[in-house]
Amino acid sequence: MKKKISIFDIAKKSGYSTSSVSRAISNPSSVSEKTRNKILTVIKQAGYIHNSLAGSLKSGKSGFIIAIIPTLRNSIFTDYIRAIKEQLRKKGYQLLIGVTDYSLEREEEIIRKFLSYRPEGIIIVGTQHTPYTNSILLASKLPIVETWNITDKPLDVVVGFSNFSAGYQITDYLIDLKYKKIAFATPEKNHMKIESRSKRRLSGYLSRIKEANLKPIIFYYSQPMDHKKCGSEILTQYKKYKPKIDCIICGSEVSGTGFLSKLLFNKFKVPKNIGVAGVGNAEISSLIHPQLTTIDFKAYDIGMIAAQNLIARINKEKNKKHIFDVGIELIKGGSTINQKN
Amino acid sequence: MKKKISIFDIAKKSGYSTSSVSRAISNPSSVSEKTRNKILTVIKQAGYIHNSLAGSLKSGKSGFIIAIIPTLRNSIFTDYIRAIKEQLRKKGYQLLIGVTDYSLEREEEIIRKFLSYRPEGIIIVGTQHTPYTNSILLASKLPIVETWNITDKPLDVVVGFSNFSAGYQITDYLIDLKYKKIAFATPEKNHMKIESRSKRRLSGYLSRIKEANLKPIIFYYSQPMDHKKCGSEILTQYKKYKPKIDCIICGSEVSGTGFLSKLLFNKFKVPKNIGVAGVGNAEISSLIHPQLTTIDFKAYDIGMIAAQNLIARINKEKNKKHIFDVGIELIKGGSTINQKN
DNA sequence: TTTATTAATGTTATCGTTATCAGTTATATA
DNA sequence: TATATAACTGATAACGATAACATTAATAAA
Repeated sequence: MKKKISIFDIAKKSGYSTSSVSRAISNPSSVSEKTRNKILTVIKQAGYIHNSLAGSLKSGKSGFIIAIIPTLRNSIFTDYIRAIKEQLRKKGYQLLIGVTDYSLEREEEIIRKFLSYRPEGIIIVGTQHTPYTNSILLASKLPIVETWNITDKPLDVVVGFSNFSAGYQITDYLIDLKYKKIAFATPEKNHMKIESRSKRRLSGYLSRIKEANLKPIIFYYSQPMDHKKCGSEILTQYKKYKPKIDCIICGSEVSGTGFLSKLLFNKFKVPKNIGVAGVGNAEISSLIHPQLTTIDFKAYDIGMIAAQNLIARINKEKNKKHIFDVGIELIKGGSTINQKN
Repeated sequence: MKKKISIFDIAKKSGYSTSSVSRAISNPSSVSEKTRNKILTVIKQAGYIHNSLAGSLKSGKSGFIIAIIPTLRNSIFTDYIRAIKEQLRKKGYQLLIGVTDYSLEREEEIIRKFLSYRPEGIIIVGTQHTPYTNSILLASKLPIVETWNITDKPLDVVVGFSNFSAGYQITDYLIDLKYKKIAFATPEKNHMKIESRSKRRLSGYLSRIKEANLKPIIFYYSQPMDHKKCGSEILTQYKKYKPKIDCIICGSEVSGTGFLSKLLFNKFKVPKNIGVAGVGNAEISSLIHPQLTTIDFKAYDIGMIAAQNLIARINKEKNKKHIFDVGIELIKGGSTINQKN
């Protein structure tokens, strides 16, 4: 069994002290060129690999950032993670990703575990946490960026958009298109984190519907993660409902594409017989023909801004702004009529 | 500034030694129930959070596993990661994810960096690496599982499927359906890692075409990551090609769904005017109407088996099997005719 | 030339755990 | 009861780096 090579061995072989070796690795400009070259050569030929665990322990800087997301099964979150990763990479941070499956208890468990890696910052989807999660987050004194939906009182910083506006705007657009019987499909109550965001979207819908003196119609689905199941559940309710519905807004990107797909496979004419809209945009929404009318959340932007902000806070750059609204964008697809008659 | 709480403080407050505290945390059954309860209570009320960096340094077990994937922009790899994460979570390992963007140089860089976290194992997509990557992987003496495409001589273990078979089988199916002019779309040469896998798929196609005495027709695309660009590029070549082509096999899931989508948006009748097939299956392939005829790679299974195997090797369970072929599955979609006339 | 200043290096203690070994107490066996 | 064995617990020395301070060499200023 070959003994592991440490900074000490490199020091001996190169004729320098461990300090110089350490410096040559983590702050190359602080040693002379000659020294640096010599040390780096020895390192290479010895096959030495730096031990970040030891380094982080002593320096108190782990270089870890933790990101908590609800699921990997949605491109919206992988876009978001991709943006975060790109920003962190530039600055040499390493991302630890936790997946909660939309469970606040799981979130708590993950955060507790991840805190043991002494991260330097936290980016988390959602603004709703268990009391214990809130307390350990606060106690950790770490820079925290909450994301996705804007709240008035973030733990520290929040980057996101208004789910209420999303619901409101899509409804507004459909009313503008002269749809009269507009239903809204939303997840059942037992999906906590989803619920909080969905509830706001629903409120936006209800608010606009009320302003227009239309009748609110609400459908529910129980499998918010599964395109096809969502689609089937909504289809069933749509077929049962009398008088006939004009247009259905699906409360998420998954349900929107799932329902649209389901309709097409069942030979419904979209948008001729029925209009479909979503709230949330994934790549898939624009590949299905007709393209889904929906609201784009700019997942990538949220991730990017969140990461940039987190890094700024780690570097103690004071920024009084705590709420970043990246806005939303209406995507006018072919899944709804496009002439205003 | 409040000083950080260490195991030492817990020892003092609870009246036990640091050893007992450490044991109560990482091997609870090794202390008496009374001791354990007392210590755990003190830990909780003091808000102490274990420092894994220090623990890992001393114990030599970091609990980290590294996974290297080409991209996050493809649900096939996020399914794979999800499977890995689920397995690792059960055993208390933590995943570090590296994204190469299909660059072997980037892969090398990531591995070097990640090795500094002293991972206990490595799961990597692909069997083709730079010489330096190969050498550090081997020198690390870590359990390594390569995945995705089967090779005869893995570094250690490989879990995947035969890309040749994938190309062969899809071609075989189309020939069976009586298609006569079957083209194959493949990425341009400048995509190294993709190329190696795509090349094998192409070989499978060529092999079966030759057996059937048909004429091979090859199309190229330059943006293998982008559904729409792939789709456009293939469409252009298809429209130009004379005599008219029967059916096009797109060499990846991205190009397959991208091209199918492009055709639909351009009012082509699929499969009436033109058949489309893919190699690789993502959720999206089954949401587009008609559904894409393609080959499913069982990404989730690959991840699961790879992780299980890695864990077994970390635990020194000897297993003589080094090559795991999870197979592939033909998905008969509506994007190709389905009567054999 | 002498002194002041800066750059480059070295020495040492320490980060917060856990492994190892030693000691103690409890339990089982003869 | 005496002894062997098992179950706990404790003291101490690492793990492998870096921060802080001390020292020396190189350069600039007087």
